[in-house]
Amino acid sequence: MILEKKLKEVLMKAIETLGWRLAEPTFTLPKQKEHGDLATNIAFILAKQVGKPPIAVAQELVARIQPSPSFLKKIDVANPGFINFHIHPNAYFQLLSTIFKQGKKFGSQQLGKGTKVILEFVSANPTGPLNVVSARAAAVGDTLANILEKVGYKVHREYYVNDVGNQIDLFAQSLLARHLQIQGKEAEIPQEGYQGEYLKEFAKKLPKKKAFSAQQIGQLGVKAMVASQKESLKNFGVVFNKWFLQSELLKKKEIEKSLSRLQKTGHLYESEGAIFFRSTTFGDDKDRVVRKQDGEYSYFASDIAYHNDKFARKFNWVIDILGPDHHGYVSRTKAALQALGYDSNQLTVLISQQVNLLQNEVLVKMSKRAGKLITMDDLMKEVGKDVARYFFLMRSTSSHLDFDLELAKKETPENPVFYIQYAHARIASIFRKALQTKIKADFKKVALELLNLPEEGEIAKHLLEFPNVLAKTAKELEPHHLAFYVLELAKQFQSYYSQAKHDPRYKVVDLGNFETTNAKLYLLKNIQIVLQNALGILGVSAPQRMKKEDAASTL
RNA sequence: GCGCCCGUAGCUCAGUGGAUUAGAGCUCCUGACUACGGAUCAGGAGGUCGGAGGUUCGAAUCCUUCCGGGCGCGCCA
Repeated sequence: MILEKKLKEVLMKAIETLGWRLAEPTFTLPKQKEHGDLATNIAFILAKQVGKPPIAVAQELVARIQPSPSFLKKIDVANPGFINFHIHPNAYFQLLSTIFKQGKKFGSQQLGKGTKVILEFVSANPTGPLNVVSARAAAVGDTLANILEKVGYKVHREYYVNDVGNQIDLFAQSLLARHLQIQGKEAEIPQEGYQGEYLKEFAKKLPKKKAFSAQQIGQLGVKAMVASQKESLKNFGVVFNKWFLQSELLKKKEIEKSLSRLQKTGHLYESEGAIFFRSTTFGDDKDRVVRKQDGEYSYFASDIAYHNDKFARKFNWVIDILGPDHHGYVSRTKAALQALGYDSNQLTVLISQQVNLLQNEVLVKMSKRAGKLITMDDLMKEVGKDVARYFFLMRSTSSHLDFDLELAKKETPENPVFYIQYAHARIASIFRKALQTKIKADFKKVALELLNLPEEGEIAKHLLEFPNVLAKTAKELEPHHLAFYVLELAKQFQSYYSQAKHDPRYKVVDLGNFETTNAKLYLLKNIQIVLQNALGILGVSAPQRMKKEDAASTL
């Protein structure tokens, strides 16, 4: 925030005046009100250098802060050495104009400086519908992409389609078996094949008489699965820039090219009829096969080629979001990149952890083999896009997630999505009310001094934190910070608003007092802007009114 | 056995660039509101931050080790 920046300058100047070695102060938002609005631990950092206890350092520093910036109400030094700054609420209210003026753009930053990022996520096999783990990865990946774009990166969203290999062969054979069965012929799904109902459904749609080869029918199947995954993701608000086919790498001989580069630099060797990549050179547990005994390339070989391709496309930063079962690939992929001469630090791998669906506090068991699995489409039908996305985003990505289906369906404040959306709808409702009462808000001139309730200052302060939250979320690649932030904002508003019931000063629309009404509406407008921006990034809608069954009939 | 994730209130989880009295929601208890600007708000109870060592003036946060839970360890993808 801008106030932090100014405080930092003031402090650095004070440090300089005292002849101390420069250190950059950082600020925290104190939990306790008595500790002011911003606090710094700079005195602790300087203590060693100066050779005095932190409390003394703090006192000396504070004495040198002059002239004290006008937005400061008070500076305290607290044991054992904190400097607590109390900021004049009016400073916050004045800064609201940045939110109002920037509108949808509020929160945008240039941290990324236009760096090209490729974000690969979901990348599930095209052998069936997407499950809830993919859904989580989709929510996380898409939101991270939104955030990175917001803070100044140029983001490319990509889905890698494993459309060749063993699994695809099994898939093809399974589909062919279903096709034959439908025509009353003897056919069995292979041992490790795909048993799911969806293959039956798809097989029914195929021309009956036709005699397909496994390869032909497999291609049709893959095409259909990709199309259906694309559709599911679109309904979830996720659209990719590119669906990258593994088969393309084969066609273009990309695997051969990558491997021959590794060959030339001596990173490959042959053993027992297979070709290995010596990944242990770069810290992997064991060397990995790139060409199998049967002469086929391993999955890993194409993954090397794929990552090589990403770097060749001049992305400065490559982010992969993998499922929990793929974490073993991190070290070998990084090893391969190093062997190819790239900086493996330009690859960031995030693991999107598993999802436990809970129904009545009982884990919903899923078994792929028995064909009993809950798909992403099922989940969306059950709880809706908004709730699903938010629930996936409210936990840190690396943590296992308990998804409470009961809670997800509730339309009560216990459900955070409902609560947040209701805050937004409530503000919209207040504006409708204001219009009805013929109050015409004028935000060109707002009497900020009429915003004088403590909660109003707190809200303004929190609104102005939004860019910081985005920056933190982008830096840590952890969307849950944003999910928590927006929930907190909704809480603040709901609490503030409710006080009107027993305290008339909290009433927003007051016919007898246009100036106050106008100022409060202005604050509300800014809350609404931030709610919309935050929800937009999360991929959750910000409704103008909450729909309820009995209200629907009036339309 | 090795690797990754996790262990914070009864439950689900924030907080882990060390720092002022460890936070929130749910549950439980108490109290306000009788409202279409609706489908709430306020307060209270509740924690040896898995255990033990260590670094530090100061550790939920960093290091070591142990315990517990989940997942993964194919020439499948």
